[in-house]
Amino acid sequence: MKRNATIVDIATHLGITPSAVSKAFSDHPRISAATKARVIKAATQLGYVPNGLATGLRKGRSGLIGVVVPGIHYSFFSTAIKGIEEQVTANGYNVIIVQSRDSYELERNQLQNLLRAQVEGIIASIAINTKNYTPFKEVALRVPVVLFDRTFSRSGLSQVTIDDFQGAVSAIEHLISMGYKRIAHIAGFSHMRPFSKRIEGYKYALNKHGLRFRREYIFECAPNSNEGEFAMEHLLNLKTPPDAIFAASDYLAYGAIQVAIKNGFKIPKDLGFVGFSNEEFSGQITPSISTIEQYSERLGSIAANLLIDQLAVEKKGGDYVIQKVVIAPKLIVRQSSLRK
Amino acid sequence: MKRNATIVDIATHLGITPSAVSKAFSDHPRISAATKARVIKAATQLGYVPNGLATGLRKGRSGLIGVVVPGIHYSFFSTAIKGIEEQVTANGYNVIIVQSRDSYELERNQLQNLLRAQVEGIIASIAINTKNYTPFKEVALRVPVVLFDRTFSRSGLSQVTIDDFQGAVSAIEHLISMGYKRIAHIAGFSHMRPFSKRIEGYKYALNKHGLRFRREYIFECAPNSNEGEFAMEHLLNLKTPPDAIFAASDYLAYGAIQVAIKNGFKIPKDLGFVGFSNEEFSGQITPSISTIEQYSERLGSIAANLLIDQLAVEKKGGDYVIQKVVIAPKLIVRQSSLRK
DNA sequence: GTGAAAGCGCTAACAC
DNA sequence: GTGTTAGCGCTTTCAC
Repeated sequence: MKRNATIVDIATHLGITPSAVSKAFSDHPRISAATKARVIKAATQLGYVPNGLATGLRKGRSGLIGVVVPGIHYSFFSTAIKGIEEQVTANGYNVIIVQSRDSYELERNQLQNLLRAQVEGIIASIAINTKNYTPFKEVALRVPVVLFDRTFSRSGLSQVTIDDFQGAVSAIEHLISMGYKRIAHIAGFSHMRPFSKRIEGYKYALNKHGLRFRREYIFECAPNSNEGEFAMEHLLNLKTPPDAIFAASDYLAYGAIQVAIKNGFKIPKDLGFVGFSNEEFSGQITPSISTIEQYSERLGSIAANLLIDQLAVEKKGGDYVIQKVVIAPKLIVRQSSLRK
Repeated sequence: MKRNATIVDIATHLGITPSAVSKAFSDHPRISAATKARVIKAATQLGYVPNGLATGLRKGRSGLIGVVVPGIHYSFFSTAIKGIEEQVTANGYNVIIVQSRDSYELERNQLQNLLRAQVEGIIASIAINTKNYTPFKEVALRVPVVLFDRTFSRSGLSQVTIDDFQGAVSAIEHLISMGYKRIAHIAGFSHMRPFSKRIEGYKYALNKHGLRFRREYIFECAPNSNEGEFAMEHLLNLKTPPDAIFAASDYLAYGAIQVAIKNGFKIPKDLGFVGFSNEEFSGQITPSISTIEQYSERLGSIAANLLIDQLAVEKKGGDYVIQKVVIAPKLIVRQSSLRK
């Protein structure tokens, strides 16, 4: 590999000093246009690429934003990252992405990695078993931190979430409007914020519309389709089985629907279903699944904006101001719940 | 934000010199165990995090690997990135990810960004309209480059691809074994390597089994479901319509299937379908789509390994050795083609 | 077993 | 309009 040309190479090549070259690049007002032109020319000739490490070290800023997600392959996160990346690169930063693989320990390590890389800020969605937010608080003493989607209830950190409570309420009210009366909830892990909020919304909506809340109508599990099948079998075996299901994810809904069909139920006639997240497949399968759109890309770009604003504020010596943004989800009605 | 503690802070705190501290951290043999212990202790007390920019600048290595993909939200790429990330972090690197958004210009810019960040190597899948590989060749003069999936035919760069040719052959032979005789191909863009190889495989397999190749049975288009619908309408309007379709993506297959159903065809009885990529939805919809598994995560980790090996070789002063890895895809038979 | 000193590539006062 | 100089935080050779 050939050694990279430096500012010194350009300077000697041109018979001027490194500092003049540096100033030329940053379009310093007191460098003559002629010199600037010569510098640019020499730079392309020599294949000069500025050394970001040196610039970063000298300026005290790396131009890097760190992103921590449980797994990049989940469509929700990869879409959010798309939003983050686009916003962040538009502002002259690069994004360095790490996965926690839903492990608390790995998450801590990865945060350290990011700090070592001198990221100027961190956008994160926490691991599934992370209950302790001290590592994040400690990191936040050094660089601004914005959490998204999977956040802590009261960590005192900036965050952007979708209104999971409201999403649940719309789902339930939709089911009620379709005439369903015994609505069960296949929930995710109740200790995780998005899921706990959906549970709250479920209870609230039942209560608001005078429907009885039955403890046995809530089934907590991991949000995948296998667990959805399992949950549905359980619910169908109850003395009074439900006539509609609000599932905390489309995967759960999908699994549940398969079991319902296998047991001879007609959808949406006998049993109605609403999922959550609007996964790509939800609109394509039969029956298509009613769901709640989460606007994940938007979520990512908002989180990025929050961070970038924060960075700009601090550069001007301003204070860290915690912001909590909540975005409204949208009900999408499809075959699985549309009965008339 | 509090100023980060440096090695100098630790040194003065302990009444020793920065160089001793540095050596203590790198477990230098001539530093006493006692001093090492004191340094570690002071470091945690002061909340010391090494400055990666400084280390990188001094050592001439950033510990960063750059990844360029058309879009991180495509499940194929996000899964590949998962493979890359895990392999790369296991070897002490961080990955910095950029998107080309399938634009040749943005791709060039992003490559420059990565070089500026002093990445030690680059793993990339090229943009859809990138036909000129000079930017990649130039980059490869500075840091090792490994291409995956979307590569150039003869760029002289290391690459890892799946055997698209073989994938196509298995698809066609499977359709033939199911008794289909007039097999059409809804192809992707023929200028892109994966798609061109699938076209070649299609032709080869027809020929091998004595089936006539008809020019009008190949329909080139963008690999999404809308275009799949369009292609299918076109094919059904031919004088001799096909009785089976090999689609270059599951999205194409999905669109085509919808049109076939709308036109009253029974699947797989009247028309058989095989897609490509094994997207998540392909196994979940009805009819489920036969397809070719691409092992995208494995693809990513192999690409990462190639790069890491290369890096290790060069560190020892070895030569850049181009490697081309091809991994074998796997036919997955589902309802859309399984007729008896 | 520890210290002194130089330097990675760049920037930014300040000088002239 | 350009040069001089110091230094960002760290590593590493060479002293002692």
